[in-house]
Parts: sequence; C-alpha cells; structure tokens
Amino acid sequence: MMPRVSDAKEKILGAARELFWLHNYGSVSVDDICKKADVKKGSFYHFYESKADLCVQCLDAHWGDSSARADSAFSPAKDPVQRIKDYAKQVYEMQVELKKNYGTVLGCPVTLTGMELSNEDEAIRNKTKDIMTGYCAYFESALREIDAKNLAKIDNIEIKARQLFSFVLGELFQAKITNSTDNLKDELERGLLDLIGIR
Amino acid sequence: MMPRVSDAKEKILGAARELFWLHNYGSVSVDDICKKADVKKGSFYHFYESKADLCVQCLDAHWGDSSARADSAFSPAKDPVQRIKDYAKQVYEMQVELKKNYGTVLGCPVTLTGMELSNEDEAIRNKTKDIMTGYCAYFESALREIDAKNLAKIDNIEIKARQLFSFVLGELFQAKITNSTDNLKDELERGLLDLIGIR
DNA sequence: TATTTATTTGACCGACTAGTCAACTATAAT
DNA sequence: ATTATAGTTGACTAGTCGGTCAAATAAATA
Repeated sequence: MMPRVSDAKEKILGAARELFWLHNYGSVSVDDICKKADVKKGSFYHFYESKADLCVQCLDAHWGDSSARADSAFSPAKDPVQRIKDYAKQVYEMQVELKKNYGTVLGCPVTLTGMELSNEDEAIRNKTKDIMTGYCAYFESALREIDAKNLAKIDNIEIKARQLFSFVLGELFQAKITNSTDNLKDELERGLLDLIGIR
Repeated sequence: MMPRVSDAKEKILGAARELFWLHNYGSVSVDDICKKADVKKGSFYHFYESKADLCVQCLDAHWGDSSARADSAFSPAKDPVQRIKDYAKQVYEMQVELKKNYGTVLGCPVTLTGMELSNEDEAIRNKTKDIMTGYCAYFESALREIDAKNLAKIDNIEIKARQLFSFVLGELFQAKITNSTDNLKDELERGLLDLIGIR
C-alpha cells in the first residue's frame, strides 16, 4: 500500500531556502524554485499548499539550524561572557563562509523575510516574532549568569537581551549592504560587550 | 512655448514612497502607484524611466527628509550627548506618529528597500550604502565632540558610529516586527549611551 | 497478480506584470 | 490665431505570476 518514497519535499525546501536568501521572497517565483529543485510544479503543490506556506516552513527550517548553532555557542558549560564572544565569532565566521560560497554577504534570512513580508502576511510576522524571541532567550540566559556572577550589573535582562539582538541584526544588515564582513570581525564582539558594560 | 505645469511627478513620488514603505517594492505594482497618485500609466513613464528608477528617487527623497531631521537633532549648538538623546527621542516619536497615521509601525524605509533589493539592483545597493554612510557621519561628529570633551573615551570613532547606527536599525526592525514602539521608548537611548560608555 | 495509494507530470487558467506608443490636449510664447 | 512643446491618455504587448487538475506512474501490500 505504501507507494514510493520521495525526497521532493526536501529538495523544494532546500532550493527555496537558498533562493529566498540569495534574492528575496517576491523576486523568486514558484517556477524558479521548481527548476532549482528539479521538480515539476504539480509536485510543488502536492507538498506545499502555497508559496507563503513554503516560506513559513523555510523560516522553521532556518530556526532549526540557527538554534542548533546557538546551543553550541551559548553552551552553559562555558563562562557566560565567553558565550557572547563565541556567538559573535560564530556569526562572523558564518557570514564569511556564506560570502565564500555565494559571492555575497547574505545576512540574516529571517530579517530579510520579516522585513519584506511582515506587513503583508500575519503568519510570517508571527513566525519572525517567535524566532526573535527565541534568539533573545539565549542572550537572556547568558545575561542572567553574567549578572549573578557580578561580571556586570544588568538592570533589566529582557531589555538588555533585546538590545544585544538589535545590535547583531543591524551589524548583519550593514554587512549585507556593503557586501563585506569587515564590520563583523571585531566590531560585533566589542559592541556586544560595550552594551553589557564589560570594558 | 512653456506648456502646462504638472504636479504628476511629485504625486507619483509621494504615492510610491508611501506604498513602498507600507508594503514593499515587490508587492507594489506600477498600476497601484498610478492609481494612488491619480495619474495614468503613460504619465508615469513620462516622468520615470522605470519602477527601479522611481525607487532610487524615493530613497533620495527620504534621505532629504531624514537628513533635515538629523540636522535638527544633531545641531552643533547642543551638548553632544544631548544630540544623541534627542536623536533617540526623534526616532521614537516619529515611529509613534507613523503608527498613529498608518496603524502599523513602519520602521526604516531605506532598510526595507535595501534588504529587499541590494542583491538584485546595484544602484539601490549603492544608494542604500550612501545613506548609511551619511547617517553615520552625524554620529561621528557627535562622537568626536564627546571624545574631545572627555565625556567618554572613544577608541575608534568610525567604528563606534557604525555600531550606534546598527543598534538603531535593529531596534527599528524589532519595532516593526512586533508592531509596537514600546522597545524604542527608553531602550533606544539607553542602548546608545551604553554603547558609547556613558553610564 | 491485483489493488491501493503517494507521488509525478505538464498543459492549462485567469489575473497580473512592467513597459510601449501613437494620438491627443492644454498651455504659453510668438 | 499659429505654433511649439510638455504633459496626458488608455489600449496594447508579450511575458510572468501563483495555482489547478485530470491523467499517468511507481511502489508496496494483499
């Protein structure tokens, strides 16, 4: 009774993630995605109910990868200040590799999609918001320990986490626009520590 | 010999700025713009050579407004720390008003367009880059005075200016995604001062 | 082998896209 | 009044968009 197994769904997701990141949601067509995934249009709509639905699933997939990387950078086994430093390094190195592979600094795909679509599609706004919140949680846990160990005095942990995250997003945006990772090299770690008040 | 004078060009520009900001470049059609501007398509292409050309001119127009506001916030007549505070306040109040008028936190239109199109259109990437640089110059001049007056010690003024600007962009992004200006209220000023090292 | 079912296919749909163009109109100077 | 010029009009093109669908296919079970 079980018919053939297919990897079309994964191929479509992979192609879409890459294309949306390299370009943007609006300028990538379903046909483009099918062509890159080597799948016909009928299969696309067999696995995904719409282009927007696929986009939400791309965000989910990206968060899966991102949170796995964050789990490593923010490992509770490490000194909390070191976690922040490692995270900054991870962000930098990731953008360097993306640039090496694609010829372009890609920045953050969640920010890209969120910017473009949060006023058009409420599902994507909410997904973006959830991912933002998820990211801030990593910063919060590190900040809580930094405060508890008196490595710095943090007035409001939630606010401070959001500030750190804002700063990272802004630096990634500037990297993308200048198509250069230079600003991420030391400026990112330094800014994060300045915001926390570690001199 | 001089034929009638027309305000169609300005009407188109105004409509486009609003629509691009409210939605995004890709999801606003030339027909949408013409309809909102109450102008026929032929007139559109009489004044603008393409949709992309209009978009660049929208960025120029926005920079005109932005720099005028920044001239006021960063007035050299004021204490340099106060300039930063006034700028933060200006950003906050502007987003509050935009939300009041449009029902949505709109964030920064340059970031929106730059995000969406910098990998698609080199003219827009460069325009975005120029505006970014222009903005950083305001921060730089304030930082130079802050350093000179020993209100804080700034290692590298250019880097610090870019960090401040990054932080603002990130906070504006988060405001847009959450559709709330709450995070801009105090968090923005506080973060800028933390980054500078003024406690 | 017959049956069931997930998957594949690609032609097709109506709506919309950016952009063109030749004819037309209003103005202001001559 | 004539003329030159700037601006206006909307039908038109050729292509693309997201999405549909009925028929075909391949695999696993019975």
